Amino acid sequence: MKRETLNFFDKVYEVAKLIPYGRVTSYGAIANYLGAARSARMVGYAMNGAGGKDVPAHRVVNRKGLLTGKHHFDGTNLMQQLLESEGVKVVDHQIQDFDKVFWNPNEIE
DNA sequence: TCTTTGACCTATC
DNA sequence: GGATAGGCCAAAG
Repeated sequence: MKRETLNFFDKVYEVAKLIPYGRVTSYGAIANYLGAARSARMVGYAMNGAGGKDVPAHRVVNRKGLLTGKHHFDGTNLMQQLLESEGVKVVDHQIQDFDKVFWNPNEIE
């Protein structure tokens, strides 16, 4: 640990924290922003350590808008309720109007 | 140091 | 158009 590798995780955490309220993003988008478009899996993997951090992992979903990582949260519909609480419509662990609530990290400038 | 796994994505059948 | 298989990169064991 304690290497530049943490930079990757840290970047993921930063981007995840930069996600505005009522807005969601995808692992691939973050990976692409980090320059590791093919490492989208690592983005989600990084979220493994985001559990104890203030990283809103519930705002990060896969490209289909499906809450695949909800299984890693509380183990129930906690992730879904969090999104709904932010105004994001979620049905059956799937985000509705994903194209509207989708937030691209590249738009931050 | 090598191997396995992993909250994915893309291409192909 | 839907389902299956493979690949990519990085971290943990």
